[in-house]
Amino acid sequence: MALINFLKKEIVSIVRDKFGLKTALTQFDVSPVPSNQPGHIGSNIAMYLAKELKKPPYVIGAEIAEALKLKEYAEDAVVIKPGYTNITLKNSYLKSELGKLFDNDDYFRNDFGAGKNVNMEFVSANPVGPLNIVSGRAAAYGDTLASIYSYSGFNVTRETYVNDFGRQMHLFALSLLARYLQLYGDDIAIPEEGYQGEYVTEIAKVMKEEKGGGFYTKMGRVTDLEKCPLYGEVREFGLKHVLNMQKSTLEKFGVKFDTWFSETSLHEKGEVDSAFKIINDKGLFYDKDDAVWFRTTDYGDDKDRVVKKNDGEFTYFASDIAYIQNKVKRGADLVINVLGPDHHGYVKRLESIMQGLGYDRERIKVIILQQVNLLEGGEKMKMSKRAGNFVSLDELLESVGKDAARYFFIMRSYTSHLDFDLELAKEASDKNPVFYVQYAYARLCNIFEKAKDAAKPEEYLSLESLGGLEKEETELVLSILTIPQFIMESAERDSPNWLTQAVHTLAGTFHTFYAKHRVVQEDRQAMLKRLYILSALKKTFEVTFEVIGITPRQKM
RNA sequence: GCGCCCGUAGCUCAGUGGAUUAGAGCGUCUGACUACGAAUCAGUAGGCCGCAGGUUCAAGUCCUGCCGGGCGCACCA
Repeated sequence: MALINFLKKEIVSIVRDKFGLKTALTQFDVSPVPSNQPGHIGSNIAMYLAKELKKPPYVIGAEIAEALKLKEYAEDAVVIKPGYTNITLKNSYLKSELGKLFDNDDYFRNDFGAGKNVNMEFVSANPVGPLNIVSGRAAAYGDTLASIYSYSGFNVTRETYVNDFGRQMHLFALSLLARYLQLYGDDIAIPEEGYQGEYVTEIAKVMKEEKGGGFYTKMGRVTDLEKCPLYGEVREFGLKHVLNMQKSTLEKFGVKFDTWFSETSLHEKGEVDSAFKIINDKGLFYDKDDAVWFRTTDYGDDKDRVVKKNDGEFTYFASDIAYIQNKVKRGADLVINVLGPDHHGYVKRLESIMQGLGYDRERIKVIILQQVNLLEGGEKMKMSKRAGNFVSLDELLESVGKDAARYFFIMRSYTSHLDFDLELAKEASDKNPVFYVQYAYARLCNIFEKAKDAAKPEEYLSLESLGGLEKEETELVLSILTIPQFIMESAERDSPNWLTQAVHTLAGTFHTFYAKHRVVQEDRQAMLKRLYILSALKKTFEVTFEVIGITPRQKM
């Protein structure tokens, strides 16, 4: 168990012994103390107990400090101002904690998720073109959150939904067909609402290449795109091609989905009908104006929603009912949807589905990412996929690289708008904080390179005692040991940025240490001690980099 | 009009179930490479935390109202 969690439990047990409280006691804080205060780790527990115990926090804090002092891991414990209980840990204890994180990743894991299965859906773009920067935010956020959940005791499935059923797919297929015919000189236009982007022609060229001349001949003379006899094959080709493009982009971005789930498959397998039956049996459907409506207002939505249009077609919302049912049937204890800002009206609808199907509302969590604004020359760009003037994720990756792009996307809170300055990103300079963190790692690796001849890993890793610790060393050790807590809190808050901040702080603590103390040096004891601490730091960087999806570079 | 999000340093943003002196990056100014990488470090300046009430021993954080900005309110996806 990691440091903070352990101390939390210790404090709870002390409180139980001393004051005999039965309440849960989970909401108090245990965290590193500000550097200008005495002690290593502090707690505000006394403030929480003050009301219930009817005693001043300072008095309660003092009693807890007395009890903490007696613990074998404590060097000292004091009470501060309003009632903080600050504990100073023994160096021997810090050393043994560091020792725990070498073998595997367990020290960085926590059991917040208690083994629950989570279906985490993100990106879910229409399969009608290359992924853009907006999907980039979703990809970086969703993938990182999935990692954080994995480290927090959840069993996570990364999933993306392929909207291959509706009108957009149809329009795209028609556009592709038109471009294809144009390559043969046919005078036929893209549908009015079709996709104008250059990439459609590119795909048409590939199709022409792969399908060969016979395909065009077989088509006959097409005057109406809708009536083309080979429409199905064109659509199929376009879909596959676009999905492959998206997959390869995501791969470059370090994102790999476990499942690409097809909307069409829900209809083909009759899952829409069976899910409908459940809702219908509960009397949640009704007919009005020749359409079928879902009474989502029963669950707090501001209006009821159509599931089947008056022309007999299902809506997108109808697929969603089957999709959520499908996810639950596949074993999801928790369904998470990461959506863009234009979907916030969807939250209540999705919750309604979950409840309408007979499950708890808490079984679904909808996370709305706020908007990404692209800035070029300080001006906001308006993007539209149909107009074809969007910036693709591929372009972004080419100009700034995976690490900077991912880091930039997740370092902001998901509730905040994100301004993406293209020129700044293209500079790839130290204005991007990812370099700060990666530089720390490269520097660290360099030390080990220098130390290679002076000391063997067997020697410093089997160190018995750290001896005395300088201020900067202590801070570095504490910064390392609290990372697991940040991983857990990132999961609790669905906030990867909580973790990037912690990593940034960790890097900063290391840089400060580095500037003040030499590692490879004559004082052998000091060197071994520092190599020991830095080994723990190296491991910590590697694990956190893995979680946030950036590359640990030995050289930059 | 209704709903979601945002308003914190010059700019871009963090800020945890209220709590130790509100933080970081960029930009400003001043210092530090003949020692493990100066993509770094040390220091400096810069804040009525949008406004007004309320709750509390304690509010950037919770409640109410207002002001400003973004986005959404389809038998589109």
